[in-house]
Amino acid sequence: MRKLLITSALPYANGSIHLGHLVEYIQTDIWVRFQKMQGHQAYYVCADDTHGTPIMLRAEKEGVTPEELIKKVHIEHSKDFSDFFVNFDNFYSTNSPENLELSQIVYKKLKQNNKIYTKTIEQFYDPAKEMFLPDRFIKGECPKCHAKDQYGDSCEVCGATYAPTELINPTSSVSGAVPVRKETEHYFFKLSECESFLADWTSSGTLQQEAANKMKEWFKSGLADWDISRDAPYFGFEIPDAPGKYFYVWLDAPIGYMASFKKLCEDKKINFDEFWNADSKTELYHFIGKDILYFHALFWPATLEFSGYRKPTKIFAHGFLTVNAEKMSKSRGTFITARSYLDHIKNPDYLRYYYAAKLNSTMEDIDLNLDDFLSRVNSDLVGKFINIASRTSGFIHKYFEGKLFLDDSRTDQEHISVSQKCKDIENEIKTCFEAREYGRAVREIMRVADITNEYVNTKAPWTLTKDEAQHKPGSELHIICSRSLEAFRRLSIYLTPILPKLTKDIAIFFNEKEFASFEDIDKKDITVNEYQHILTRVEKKDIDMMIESNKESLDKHTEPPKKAEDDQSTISIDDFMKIDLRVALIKEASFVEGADSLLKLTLDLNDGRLRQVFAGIKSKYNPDQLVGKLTVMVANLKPRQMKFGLSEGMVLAASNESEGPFVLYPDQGAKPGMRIK
RNA sequence: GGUGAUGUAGCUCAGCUGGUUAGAGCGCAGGAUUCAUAAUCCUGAGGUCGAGGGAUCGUGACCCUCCAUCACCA
Repeated sequence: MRKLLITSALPYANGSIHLGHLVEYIQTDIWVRFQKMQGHQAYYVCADDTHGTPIMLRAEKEGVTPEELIKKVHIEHSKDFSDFFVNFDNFYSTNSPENLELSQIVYKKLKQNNKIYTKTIEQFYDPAKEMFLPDRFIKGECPKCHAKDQYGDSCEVCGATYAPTELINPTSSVSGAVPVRKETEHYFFKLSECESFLADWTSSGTLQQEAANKMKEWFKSGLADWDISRDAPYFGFEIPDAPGKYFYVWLDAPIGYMASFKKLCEDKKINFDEFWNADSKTELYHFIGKDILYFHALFWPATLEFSGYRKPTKIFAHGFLTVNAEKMSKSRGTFITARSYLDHIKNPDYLRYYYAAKLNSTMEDIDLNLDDFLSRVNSDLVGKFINIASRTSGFIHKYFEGKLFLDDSRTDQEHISVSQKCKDIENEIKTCFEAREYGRAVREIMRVADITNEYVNTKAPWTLTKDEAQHKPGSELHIICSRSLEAFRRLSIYLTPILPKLTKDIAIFFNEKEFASFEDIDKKDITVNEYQHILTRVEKKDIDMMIESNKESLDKHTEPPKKAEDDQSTISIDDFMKIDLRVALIKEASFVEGADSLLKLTLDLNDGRLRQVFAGIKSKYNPDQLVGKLTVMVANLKPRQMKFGLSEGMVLAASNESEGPFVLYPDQGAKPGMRIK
């Protein structure tokens, strides 16, 4: 039996959990559930990351103490996770006595090993607020491109990176005061001395290949020592024997993994040292986003090595989530919180399934395409998977008192082969889960679900029911339905790490409490209850409403103007002028064979050539009402290859959810080719 | 700007260390079927595998250049 300790990155206690976070928690949770089902001793711990300047300032703004703020957020986060069936053994907080103690122990060991020194540095200081300012809290004019209102570390307009001291006309975004430069003593960790250790460690199979490559890049530029202290006022842990100095949040955050586990050990009487001593034989895995690789693959193993603890067995980095192929955006309504998903879509297993179907072991980004989500969940899960139970269990219940007939000695090979195909993929499925190739596992499972549906179709059990002889146990009818339900049960067990809620309901349908392990997968004595729908389809309107309500929430509690770069509710005149709108004459219009909603239009802009455009207006217009009319088109839209041909632009039409489309016609006097501005 | 990735059918993605006519699911078209929440099954149409060079007997897969997209930059 393996002993594993598994973590997901600590969510910052400054905001809500959103669908991007959930990629990681769902990915990790699936892996942990899989390990537990295999009978290994696996613990999954996490915690809120509670320290740092942003938390301190936000608490102040809300008129509460930081402790009150993080307590409130902790309740919210805990609920979000448990509602998504992310099953932590302990979800703790970095602001805990265990973490304080461990942080101090780690720090003292590093000091004993001569890895800590102090140095006086110069930093920006807010004289009004009487605090040193992190780079993100200083704004000013970019020294390279002179864009206004840029952060202290980099320019979002030209992409330049620089020191905050290079900013022109810097101001503090905390108080608005002009920051002054001030000397202060800081504590540093000698990361530069850890280079050879880290070069070995990162290239010894602890990281994915892509991540190891990334590390080499950092080694090339040389490792700089790491500033681990911050000045008061700061919400965090005070450094021992250094009044007014606090641990930088990234020092105590990963130690929070240990602390959360320590608390679990106290509650469950687990041997903490067995997992954390330098010579530990247990396994330690961190699931993280690729953005925090630097902290987990460099700082963290180095701090562990030089404070006498074990290092991670492996670090699993994943990519980011995009929604409809774009970065999540509040203005587009795709910045979707966990809570908003639950309010509208309700069933978390849909998202778990979709993510699993797309996840692999690389650091590639994954895209939540909402149309794809809808069709994939509905056709895979409802159409083919659940359908197996829905179409055959009625017979079993009606004629055979719910009992399956699985006697191999009395059954033809032809029937047994369906069971066999399910069994054949078991090892591969397990290999895929272990290797975090969930997408491949899902494909295999669905392939066998297809085979099962084919089997039922070919055998057509419903044609047998008229024959009384078929109502006896062991009949052809009985065998067909039993074999397909056995397959269904087996596939359900494979899917359990991914779909805990759904498969629990399925277990109950099979008169079992849950599918807790792979051990009873070969069960022969199987009975079913009367089938009731255990899964409903995702509705397009629920997705639309989720998007819509996320847009609204932006309008309601308008964020401070510093979020302006996120907010695309206004555009400049230049942005508008990029769109070349023209009056166009509809020369020809025709139906498109095979298309439900499209009409093919030939448009004349009086520029010596004709353009072909496909417009989704068939529901409201006949070709002959359009020919000869003037309308408005986007003339510089990138041509798009559609199934029916090339579309070289777009015709404008108005619509809402229930009405439309209504094509736009210009007023009298407008001529083909005129620019609209 | 630097670095890392990605670019395969309308959409979402497989294609292992290069080897016969490039695959799946969804969608679409035609048919079958009615046990099942119109679900399922069969058949079919759809791709000069981002572009251009090169190495190879041979490449979607290797090398170079370019283009596009994305991410990261402590």
